[in-house]
Amino acid sequence: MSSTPDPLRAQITQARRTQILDAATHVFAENGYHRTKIKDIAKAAGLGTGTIYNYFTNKEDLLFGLLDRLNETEQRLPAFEQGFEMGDMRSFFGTYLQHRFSVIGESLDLFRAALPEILANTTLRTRYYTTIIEPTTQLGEHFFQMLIDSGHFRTMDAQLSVRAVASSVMGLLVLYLLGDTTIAERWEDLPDVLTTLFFDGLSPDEAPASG
Amino acid sequence: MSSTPDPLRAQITQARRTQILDAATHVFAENGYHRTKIKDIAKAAGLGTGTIYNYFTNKEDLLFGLLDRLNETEQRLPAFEQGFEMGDMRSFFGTYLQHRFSVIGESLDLFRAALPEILANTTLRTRYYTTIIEPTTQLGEHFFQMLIDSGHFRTMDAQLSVRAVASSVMGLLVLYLLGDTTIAERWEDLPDVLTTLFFDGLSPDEAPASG
Amino acid sequence: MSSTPDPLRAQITQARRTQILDAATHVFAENGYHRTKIKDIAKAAGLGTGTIYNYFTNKEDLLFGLLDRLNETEQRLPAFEQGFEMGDMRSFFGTYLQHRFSVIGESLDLFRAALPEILANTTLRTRYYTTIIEPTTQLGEHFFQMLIDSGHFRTMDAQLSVRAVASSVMGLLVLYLLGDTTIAERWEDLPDVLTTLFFDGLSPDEAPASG
Amino acid sequence: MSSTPDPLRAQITQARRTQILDAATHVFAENGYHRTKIKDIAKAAGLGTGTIYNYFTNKEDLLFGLLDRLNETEQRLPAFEQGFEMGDMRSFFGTYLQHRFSVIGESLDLFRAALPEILANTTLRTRYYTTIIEPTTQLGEHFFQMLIDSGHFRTMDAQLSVRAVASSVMGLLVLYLLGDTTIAERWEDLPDVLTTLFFDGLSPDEAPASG
DNA sequence: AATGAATGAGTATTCATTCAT
DNA sequence: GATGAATGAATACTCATTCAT
Repeated sequence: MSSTPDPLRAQITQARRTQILDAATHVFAENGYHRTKIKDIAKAAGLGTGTIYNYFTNKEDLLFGLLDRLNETEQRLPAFEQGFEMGDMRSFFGTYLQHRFSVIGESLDLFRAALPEILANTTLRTRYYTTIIEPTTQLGEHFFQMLIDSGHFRTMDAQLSVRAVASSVMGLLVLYLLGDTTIAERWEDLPDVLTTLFFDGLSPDEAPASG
Repeated sequence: MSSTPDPLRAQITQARRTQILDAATHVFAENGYHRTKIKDIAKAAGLGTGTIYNYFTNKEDLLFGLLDRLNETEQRLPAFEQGFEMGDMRSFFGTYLQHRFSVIGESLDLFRAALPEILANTTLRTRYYTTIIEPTTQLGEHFFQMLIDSGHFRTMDAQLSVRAVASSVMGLLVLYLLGDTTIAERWEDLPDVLTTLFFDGLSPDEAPASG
Repeated sequence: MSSTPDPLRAQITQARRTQILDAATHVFAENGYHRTKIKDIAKAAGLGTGTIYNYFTNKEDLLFGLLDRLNETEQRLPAFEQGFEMGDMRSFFGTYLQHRFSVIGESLDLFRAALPEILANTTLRTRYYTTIIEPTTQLGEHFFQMLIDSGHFRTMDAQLSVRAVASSVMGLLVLYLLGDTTIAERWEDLPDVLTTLFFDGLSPDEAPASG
Repeated sequence: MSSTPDPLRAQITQARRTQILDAATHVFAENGYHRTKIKDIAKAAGLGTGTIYNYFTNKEDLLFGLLDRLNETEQRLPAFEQGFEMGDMRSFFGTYLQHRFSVIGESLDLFRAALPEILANTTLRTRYYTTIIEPTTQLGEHFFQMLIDSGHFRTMDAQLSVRAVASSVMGLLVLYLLGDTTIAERWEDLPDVLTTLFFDGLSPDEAPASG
């Protein structure tokens, strides 16, 4: 009967999925994955229980849906290459971090909902690592190596250094999620703090890195 | 009947608790908290199901037991004051990180088992933050402030800086748990990398990062 | 609005019912009543889910529809009286069985679909027994009694004998449905075998079974 | 710890299984397999819901348990060979049928519970056919062939004849289950009726089979 | 203290049925 | 009439916890 691709129908379906994922993000973030019942999500989405299953195979599939959103979020990151052309690494680094902290800040609920399960669930963990962490890390490695080779960065282990820098962001997110109020209140100050730390170092100016 | 303190009995009890926590750590790390059944833990401990309940009130109490172990682990950290007397901040920092990475490395199973639930469970999270994160952070703050005031560290925001530094460790742990093989294979190289980053910075010496 | 009888409309409706029952017979026979979803039947009929409900009140009503078909099938049986006039009981019996086996053979899917539920569902069972089994059995009883009284059949218990004969057919059907391949492959030979058994007996002619 | 085979424990387990199967037979026979909830069976057995699952993997496994009982029941059948030695086929046949009808009569609830599902469920059907019907049929075939070869039975198709005879029993059981009150009330008269039919035939004595 | 059989509250998932389009 | 998205009642099954032995 309906052999038309029917873009309208597809759009409605997509809207429902979004509606459900919004509700799920909220409820998962509030109570955690396991304490959340499908009924809760349905109620939060203003839908019947069964309707959820018209759009997601099962509860775990909902989590995958959240992961995909994290993925999309990360896609919005600016390419590293832009920075390379800028020449001024310090200010690029600062801008880049500002962007990242801003994006992460918007998705805190998403992280609070998904991260515990990502850590606990092997399938989810592998998927998250492969689709998000690994590509980003590799991109970062190349970028660091490029900067080292071109003399913009000091000679160092690119693989580990890029992970250390990335980890400081991840770690601050985790500390936030663990309930650190200082980090929560001063989230937008952190990019500058990190920039200072990584470019100026802990030591005062008469020491190595000059101001 | 016997109201005697009976230190032997207490020791046996403690040994059983340790035996059970060892098993729990292993099985939780393997399958995650929720996928693990009390029966699994009992089997891994070579005990009957009911016996677990003679030593732990319920499943969640087992998690608290794991937390207490993390706590004990952290207690073994060297006092910051020692470093202050050393004078050479860079080498103290390196030594301190080496110790921390070593301790964390030994407790990876413990973290893998407990962290997801710490993030997901409000009670656990609060307890972990209050008993471990917060005291350590405050100690670190004081230490940083002391170093700043004494001119050993540059003038900066002690509260945020100490969190940034601590976060880089926490973040590397999380990246490890997420499955990053590079970090796993070169775990013992990380203290040096972090020390270099935080003391020498990203920029090369002859071309100091301009302000 | 339109209170006209409208025979055309009625005919279309009847056609749709038939179309749906055909699909239902097939799918029920394939997967059994409970494993079959209305959606499956709709798909098999090339219709939408909701459409089924325009022609049948509910899923059970579909089964009743199948029963009615069995009923119609049985109505096509030749009247017993014809045989009585024939005089030759043996050949009438053979012809009658041939007809029955042929009719049953055509409706195997129908039986496979309906019989399990007829046995399991009291309402269905009563209806099947009352509308099909009982009338047929009573007709058979009268016929047997008539033949006994007229000396065509030996003196025997008509009630039980007619049930025994009818049961052999029913039993062969059940054995077929249970998966007996011999019966399946040689279905059309069975009328003769039964005729021989019931008229010539198991014992050889020259050595009649002694009482 | 307990490396003993522990026959007592095994006996208790077996008793519980029997207790549950008794309850299941009853409740399934009453309401049919699908309308019966595990809770119903548990209640009928005087146990908790979960206890059922300590003895049977799932609801279907309970049905298999019932099948095994049918199997055991059938095992109690006397060997055909005994009859062969008796010489008098007619009386052996009568005795054999009496035994079968008696055994079946005792297990009517079992059949009422299991037969609909055996017919509807492919796995169950195959298992029932392979373990019960097929071996019995083959044994019967050999026996019939033996009797034919030895002149005790007339020359006929052993494969089909034995199925026809067996079917008459199966068919009477089905007719019983369908609600035929005559068969129910006169169940114990049926062996004689069948014996007369199969040995003396329908026709009066001046016809083929002599009395 | 140790055990493991018994328990039943708790929940993800299914699917017959409805009804707005 | 036809449709299929939405619905929510219904239920098999799990597993933390208890307790008699």
